[in-house]
Amino acid sequence: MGNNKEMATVSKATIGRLPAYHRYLKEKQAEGERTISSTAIAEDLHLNAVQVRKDLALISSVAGKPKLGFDVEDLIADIDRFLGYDNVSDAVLVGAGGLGSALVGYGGFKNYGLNIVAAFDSSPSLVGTTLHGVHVFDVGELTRLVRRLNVRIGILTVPKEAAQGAADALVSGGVRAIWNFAPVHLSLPANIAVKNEDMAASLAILSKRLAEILSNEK
Amino acid sequence: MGNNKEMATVSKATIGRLPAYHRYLKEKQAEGERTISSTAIAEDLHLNAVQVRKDLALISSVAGKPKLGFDVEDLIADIDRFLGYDNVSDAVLVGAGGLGSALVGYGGFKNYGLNIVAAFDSSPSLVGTTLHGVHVFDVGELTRLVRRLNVRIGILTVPKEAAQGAADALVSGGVRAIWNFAPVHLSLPANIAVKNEDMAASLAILSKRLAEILSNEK
DNA sequence: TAGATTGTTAATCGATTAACAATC
DNA sequence: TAGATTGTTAATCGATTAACAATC
Repeated sequence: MGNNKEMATVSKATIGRLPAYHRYLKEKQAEGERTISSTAIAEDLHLNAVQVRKDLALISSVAGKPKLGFDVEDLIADIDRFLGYDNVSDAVLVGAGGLGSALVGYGGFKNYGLNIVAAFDSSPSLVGTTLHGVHVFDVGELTRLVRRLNVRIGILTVPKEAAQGAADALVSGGVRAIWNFAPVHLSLPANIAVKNEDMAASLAILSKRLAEILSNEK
Repeated sequence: MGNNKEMATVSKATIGRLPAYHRYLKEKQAEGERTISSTAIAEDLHLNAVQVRKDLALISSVAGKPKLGFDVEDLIADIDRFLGYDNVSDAVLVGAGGLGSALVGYGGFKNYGLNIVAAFDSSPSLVGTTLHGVHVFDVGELTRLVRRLNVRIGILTVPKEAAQGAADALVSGGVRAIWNFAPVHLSLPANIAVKNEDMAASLAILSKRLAEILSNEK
């Protein structure tokens, strides 16, 4: 039902920029701005103004006005709707160690449409405890509980040796999207969405850029 | 001195894939494999074989052999050298909260050429403590200590309100690369390398892909 | 009105993939 | 030798940027 063509037509690159626009617009709104130009957004976010206009046109229902720019409130509402920020989904987290605990503790994910309803771990010292209000279950119960809770999103923060097994357990329980923080390539069915948070890749890009900058100075 | 043309010519996309090749090759090496074909790598990592060959050609000193493939050990050494994994750099971390503590605790960064030598926080309850062997200093000492330690890389895991100030303090101390986990756009001089770890962007991409998959099933 | 800003078409840029001869 | 695999050139694909008429 309705407009789901948008999902196919909006590129990953554009989707990735939308949260930054959203944060920026919220900030401007808090400062009392009612309208904003693509030129201003582009300048502040170090983007190209045409790119900003194209991105916004893809997800927005209202057009910008020459000379005035875009209505801040409308844009925020459009991004909220497009990214599902107004429609929170449940998720479970597997691996209640340092990173997992930090993600649960962050809490801000609710603003991004994600609600962590349960955590899992294999360590007896963690099972049964509560992490920032989220109960930690034994990983043996993962598949069963995920199925019962009807959860579609799993966050993987386990050591790499445990990642594939945990991913399989999530999928068995009916999870269809996995946010993977473990440094491993997961083998999963094609109809499962996977997003790898590859810290090593980020670090590699950063350190090569640093090396380039330093070498240009000599 | 030497071959620094490589830095400019290897694309960010390629650099981002290198850590995955590295992990994969280490795994194969542990399994006793001496050689590997681009076809095999591509299949296992869900990439295109030509892309794999092009990536490897950019950073490798030794050619692959028709019928045999590439020498695993040589490739690992080449990636080690190219990404600086054999040449650890010091870094400081600002923000010793949940995420910061998790990153320090991970410890695995040393394998990726990064050594966290000090942490900073503004909370009196954290200052003076030790985080997985790393001392937590008062953020007021940040600039001075960074300068004294001659550190070039800073990791930002502070709340977003504190991010710009902390980034400025890092730069004042001589830091030239910032790995930013705070959900804000930092305004910094052009000759500072910044890598934003935008969790909201990743989550947006994942959840749109999930929505797409689910809508295709109906 | 004049000019800042929009939306769109065309040009450019960069990265991925296909095709294929060379070769171990 | 035959065939799997390489390295490279050409084609394609997708995303970014430039140019510019429309308009508030």
